Amino acid sequence: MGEPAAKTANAPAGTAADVPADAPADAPADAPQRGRPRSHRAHQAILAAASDLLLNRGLSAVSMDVVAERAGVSKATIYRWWPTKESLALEALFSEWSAVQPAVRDTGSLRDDLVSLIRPWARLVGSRPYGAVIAQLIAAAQADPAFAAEYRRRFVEPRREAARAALQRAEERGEIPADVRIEVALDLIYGPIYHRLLHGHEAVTDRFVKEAIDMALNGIRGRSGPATA
Amino acid sequence: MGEPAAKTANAPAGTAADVPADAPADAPADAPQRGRPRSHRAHQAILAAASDLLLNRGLSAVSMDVVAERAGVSKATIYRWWPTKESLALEALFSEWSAVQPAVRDTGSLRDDLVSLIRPWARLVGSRPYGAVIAQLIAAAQADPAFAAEYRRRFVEPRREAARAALQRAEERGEIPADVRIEVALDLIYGPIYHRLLHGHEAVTDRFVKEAIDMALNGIRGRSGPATA
DNA sequence: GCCTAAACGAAACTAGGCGTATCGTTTCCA
DNA sequence: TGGAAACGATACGCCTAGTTTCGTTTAGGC
Repeated sequence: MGEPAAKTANAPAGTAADVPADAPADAPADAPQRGRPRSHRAHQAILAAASDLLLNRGLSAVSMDVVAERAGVSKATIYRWWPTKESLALEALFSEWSAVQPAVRDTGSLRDDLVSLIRPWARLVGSRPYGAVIAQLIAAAQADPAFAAEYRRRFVEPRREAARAALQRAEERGEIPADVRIEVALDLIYGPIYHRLLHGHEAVTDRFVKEAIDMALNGIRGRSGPATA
Repeated sequence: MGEPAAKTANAPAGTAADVPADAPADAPADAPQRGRPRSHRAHQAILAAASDLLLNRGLSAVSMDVVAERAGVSKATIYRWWPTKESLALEALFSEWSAVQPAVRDTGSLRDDLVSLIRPWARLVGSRPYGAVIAQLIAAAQADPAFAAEYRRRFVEPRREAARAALQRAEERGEIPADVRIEVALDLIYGPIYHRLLHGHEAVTDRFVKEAIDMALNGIRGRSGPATA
């Protein structure tokens, strides 16, 4: 059990897609199954238990002992699928967020693109203590660069990518200047929301989201921007 | 020892100013000292050890056992001054940041006010792994509302207060509209920097800080803003 | 000098939790 | 049936935050 990913033919879900891998990772696709098959039931039960604990009580409540007990599995089973507690938590959070993927809508207006992209997400993260969860995952990321990269790959970059595309479309439409620093603009759009989410000095309300987006858009457009729709 | 703050006449430094309290907290100012006096040497040694560990290796390296050993004190002594490991770390970080307090300068120009306020701070937080430290403290704050409030009181609110004052001066000068949502503007100014600091997707460079401030200012001014100085 | 009080360092202790190891059982294929 | 891989149950090792105990130290008052 010393090195699950190296010893087992089936890679843990954390390194594969959301669906547990059935076929041996390094074997031909038609190779016969060797040994007992992995249990999807166990996999789902573990994720469900972890999600419940994570979102209702925070990362510190996601104790591997407690998850194992609630899921009706052994700890060794958990470690066959996920290398660390944090990667399990990351997967659990991601499965919750999958329901609200970045909506890629081309409304013809940058403001509407961004509002339709960001408001559902802001509502989601404001609906439960996601701020706390994210803070705890970000903290865990500080000690593990690979985990940090995975966190960004799953949670940060997809949202930036969608907003980046919206900004590029707006640039092509002449709605924003051609020399806008896109990456800075993305920070201006997402930064305020994350700031409130993580520091908790004020609430992330619908009103705040709209105001922050409008203010950020004013800044992105500069003085050569078109009139507000 | 069960409840240091309640049992000892001298309040721990965490609840007082930076200077250790010598006089009994609840006794008249001229009441005679009872018992052995607290050791300033121990207090400083603890803070120094904690700071060193925190800033060079992160919060997880601030083990109370290790701090005690390095400071040449017992763990019980640490707990006489600070109720938890996190509060010690918070104090350690604050003592580091004391060197760069928000510079309240009235330059007559909002942009210059903000740049002079934010650039030294951004340089400081970018100079060492403060992002990691902050992330870890924010995570700790999720489980302890009192700690979260203290964190905000010491690290977030003073900087916002200084920028708030600059914005209000600018409003009086007619440099920004009178109806600007100041708290949203503050999020627009600080949010992007914190975003990069905590998520690490991009670096917090001098150039970034200036561009982010300029872009935020454009947004704050809206279309009725005056020309850039 | 003695008494009382409070703080000290040294050391032991408790409890929780991450991650590992072991073993008998189960589920597959050849 | 044999071999392989996964399973659950259980025990284990280690680490660390926080607590407790005890003899010693440092003060003021009498």
